[in-house]
Amino acid sequence: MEPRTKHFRKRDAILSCLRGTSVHPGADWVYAQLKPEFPDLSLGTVYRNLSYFQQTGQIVSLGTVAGVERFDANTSPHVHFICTGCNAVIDLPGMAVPQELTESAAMQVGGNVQTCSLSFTGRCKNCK
Amino acid sequence: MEPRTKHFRKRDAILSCLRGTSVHPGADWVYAQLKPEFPDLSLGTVYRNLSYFQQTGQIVSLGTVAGVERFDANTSPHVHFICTGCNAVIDLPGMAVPQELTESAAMQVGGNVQTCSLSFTGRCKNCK
DNA sequence: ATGACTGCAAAGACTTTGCATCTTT
DNA sequence: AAAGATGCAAAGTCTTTGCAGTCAT
Repeated sequence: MEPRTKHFRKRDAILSCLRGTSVHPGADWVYAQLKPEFPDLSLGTVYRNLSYFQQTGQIVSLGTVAGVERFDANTSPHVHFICTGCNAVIDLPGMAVPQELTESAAMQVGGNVQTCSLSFTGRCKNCK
Repeated sequence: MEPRTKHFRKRDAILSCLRGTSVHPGADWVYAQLKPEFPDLSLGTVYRNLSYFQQTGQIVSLGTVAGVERFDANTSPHVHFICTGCNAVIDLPGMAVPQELTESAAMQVGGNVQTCSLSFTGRCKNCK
């Protein structure tokens, strides 16, 4: 018997769900995704665990798109494209914010720079 | 007599308020700022006008910080620093996203890239 | 027993919207 | 009269939270 597996089934499922998708979902998407497998899953649990994973650094918030907060299990810094038509959030691999910019920012601010985020918006191939 | 001045007094005040500050405020801040001068100002009017100015391209949304949407009357692309301590949004002048990155993004997406946003987060001088 | 996770529903925060009113043309 | 802007309050959306119940140690 594996107690941990049972006790954390939903928590684990939520993290797996995030890790297994590239849609950078919001809470409602995760909920809808897992509801069939866990009929008694509650939206509060999804929110609580998203918050938990964020605190433990296992996921990252990408900010809100069309009113809903979106998350990413890929915590390494990378660039996103956000479609204003369908609200899709798409990874742009191979792009990075130049190191000089980050250093320049730290210099100007005179504080601690922890993260940086670069995103483009526009209309994706389908919505164009 | 200048009818337009009177009729659009509040609208004009809201835009002036945004143009005259560097705090990149949210609706509530604008409301609090103008309430003394316009005691009958309504929060709905602030929201409606922010939305209006956004549609007409006179202001830009910077996304939400700590749950509230923040706006900027400076619509030219520039870089921001967001303090996770006091939620301040600070301009970082003299920094720009390299043109190559934007081109590269457009190429990868295969769609229209309209805007780009680069922001750093961390703790500002005071909150550090 | 104790600490941790969850469902459920209520509460909360921010934003939008409907309707009546007032202003300008 | 017609079009547009606003106050007010209700409604809406997304998120958080309190409480009781459950599970593992």
